[in-house]
Amino acid sequence: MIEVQLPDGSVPSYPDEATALDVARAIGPRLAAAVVAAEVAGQVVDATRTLEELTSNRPIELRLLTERDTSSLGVLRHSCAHLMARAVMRLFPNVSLAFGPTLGQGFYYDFDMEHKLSEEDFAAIEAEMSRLIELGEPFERLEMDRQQALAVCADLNQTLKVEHIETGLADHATLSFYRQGEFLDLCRGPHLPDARRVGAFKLLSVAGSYWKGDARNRQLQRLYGTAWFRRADLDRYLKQLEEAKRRDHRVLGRRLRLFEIDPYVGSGLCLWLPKGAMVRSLLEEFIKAELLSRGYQPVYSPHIGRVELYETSGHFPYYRESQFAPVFHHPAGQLVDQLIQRLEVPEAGQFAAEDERQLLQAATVLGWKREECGYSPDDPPGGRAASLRAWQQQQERYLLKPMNCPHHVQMYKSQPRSYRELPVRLAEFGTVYRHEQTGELNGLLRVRGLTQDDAHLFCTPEQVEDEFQATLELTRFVLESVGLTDYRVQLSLRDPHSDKYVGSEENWSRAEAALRRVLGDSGMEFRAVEGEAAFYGPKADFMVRDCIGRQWQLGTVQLDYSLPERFELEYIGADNRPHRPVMIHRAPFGSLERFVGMLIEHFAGAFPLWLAPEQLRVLPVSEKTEPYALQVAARCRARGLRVTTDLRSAKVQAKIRDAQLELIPYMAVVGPREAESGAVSLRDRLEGNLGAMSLDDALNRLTDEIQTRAVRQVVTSDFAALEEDGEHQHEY
RNA sequence: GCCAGCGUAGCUCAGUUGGCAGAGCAGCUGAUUUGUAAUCAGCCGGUCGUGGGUUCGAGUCCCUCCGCUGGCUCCA
Repeated sequence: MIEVQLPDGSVPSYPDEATALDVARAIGPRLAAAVVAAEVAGQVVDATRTLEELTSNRPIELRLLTERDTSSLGVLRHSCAHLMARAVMRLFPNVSLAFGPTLGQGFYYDFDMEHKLSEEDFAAIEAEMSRLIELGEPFERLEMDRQQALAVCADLNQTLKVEHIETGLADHATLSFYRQGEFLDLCRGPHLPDARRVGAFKLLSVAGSYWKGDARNRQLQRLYGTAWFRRADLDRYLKQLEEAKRRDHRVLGRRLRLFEIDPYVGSGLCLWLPKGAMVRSLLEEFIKAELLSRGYQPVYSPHIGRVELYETSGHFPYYRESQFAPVFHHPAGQLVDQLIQRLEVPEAGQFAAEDERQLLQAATVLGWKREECGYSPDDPPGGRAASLRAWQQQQERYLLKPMNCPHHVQMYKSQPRSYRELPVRLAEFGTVYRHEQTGELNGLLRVRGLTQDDAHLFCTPEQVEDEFQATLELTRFVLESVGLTDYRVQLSLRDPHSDKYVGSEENWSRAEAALRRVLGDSGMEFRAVEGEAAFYGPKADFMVRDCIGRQWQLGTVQLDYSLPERFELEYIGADNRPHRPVMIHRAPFGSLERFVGMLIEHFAGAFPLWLAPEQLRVLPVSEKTEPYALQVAARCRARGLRVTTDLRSAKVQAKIRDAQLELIPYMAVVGPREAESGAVSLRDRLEGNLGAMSLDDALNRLTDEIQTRAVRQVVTSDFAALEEDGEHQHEY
């Protein structure tokens, strides 16, 4: 007999081979029918496994998981992923299975197969899955040693699984499989007792993915789906997806005339139309006032800089792929640059001597002169590259700036610095350009020209923690001012197994410890993630939840001991000797493009009054009241309101409808009655008609709302509570 | 950059087996003078993303490029 400790404190005994399901049956048939999985000693496991094998703890701590436990959803979804894979294998030939983990709200499975999946296949796959659910076969767990496992996978022609066992699971002595009818899959589990427990599911989309997430590997097809215990939950989730779609900033941005991304101008290049520009400039003014009150000094720098600047900073070589190509003043500059790159990485382009000769000839036509350069065809490739590089460095080469920091660094260096003036805080809404991959561009959220709310703090090592702390506070204040109260921080640390980082081990450890300490003291929720740091230092990334529970990564604070080294920054300390300052890069809202894009979705286009591009629209009932409407508008404008008039010869109903659809916060309906008494009939977009009031009362109401930066229009979704972090649970 | 899907009027979308390119909204003009979510009529508006091919004939079928969407990869 084994003793089992239940959450209510009781410790009943069961036969040695008892499973969680047996325990449930002993308690009652209703519970047995409701059990989805079990938690044994803190681990979620199949309800059908023998408890005695699962832990050496005695008594065995057991919690029976039902639909009400959140971890049950993960089990359900993973089982549903198996059903989907099984259905796909029944419908299409030669399917190789890759991975099929769960996601925050659903699951996916990656397949390598000949048939190109499209949404047209969904109905058939879903129908097959429904049949499998109807069958209600159990998920049966099998364990075998490596040799058996490899033989089984090879036998099933599951080459990707074989590869995974050989590489990814090299240190596993035994492996588990789950069988359901003819379907057998290498899988860690756990799974539902049987397929009938899948209450509701839906396939959502199909997309490409790479085997093991590596772009050099073969491309797989990924099917996404979601699953729930109850139909009503699925419907609620689908409604949530609809809601997110309704808020799409690209759609709203067009409809509300906020911004335009015109392919003729260039993909990823945003045109801020007057209304969007108004929102942006209001935010900029607001942030700028905060910065000034916190000791920042505004600066401006140009949009391009010499390549040498970014060679020194390290950005140019490190991010060459994602920058716009350098601008060469010399006509042959581009050619010589190509030549250097091919000489330095000859295997990349199968570079033949004849190619080199022709390129040089072309460069000569364009004005390059061998005698200016010391180039000799008899030198080894490295030597030839070096002499060409020496020539190149005498030319003017510019880069569209990918970062603001080198400019700010040169500002710091433009005069000798004393410890007394530190910290120096240089702030700029700096526009930078990055050649993001085409597939990555997305409305305002991912663009090629973006304006960071950037600043660089130059401080003594002792000041780092205070400055970081102050940045956290600034971010907190501004986020809350726009109604974003749900946020946390991701502490991004280096990957200890990678060599892509610059700077000393000691500096990294110091920087990581400092960030961790301040975050710990701040009381803010934070999570440390390895491998997410910038190449020059650790960072704290701000993650914000919007009103429907979606998480957005906005700004960042980064510690940097590296650039001060590279640029040999100094300040004179109290000891009258030079010291090296520490730099903090910070853009707490990231880019204005992304921030405004997120705000559009958060507010569903209905900005709070203080940010609304058009705050009030005056609607005369007929042309007879036009003069009074203009008078009202003029007085509002004099009080600083952003106001327009709708003088069309339309019925007031039509004018109201249009203003409502344009999400104008307030309307002032004026007719002969109002004109006579100097009143307006105020209409609130949310509340409807507020009735007639004096113009002064209306103005006071609006200016109060503006001054308090009231946020009235955010809908809070009851769904947000259900949302989990989309963290991958990688089942094998 | 990769995989898949898509590209028809300013916007949202119809367009049959290849056979005269359409609707609603917006815009313009006129009528109407309106009281809290759409007044009526007329008009304008298209190299069917681009270039090529198949065909007597291509919005429709094939190829190329460009762009967009969903993912993947990347993200200073």
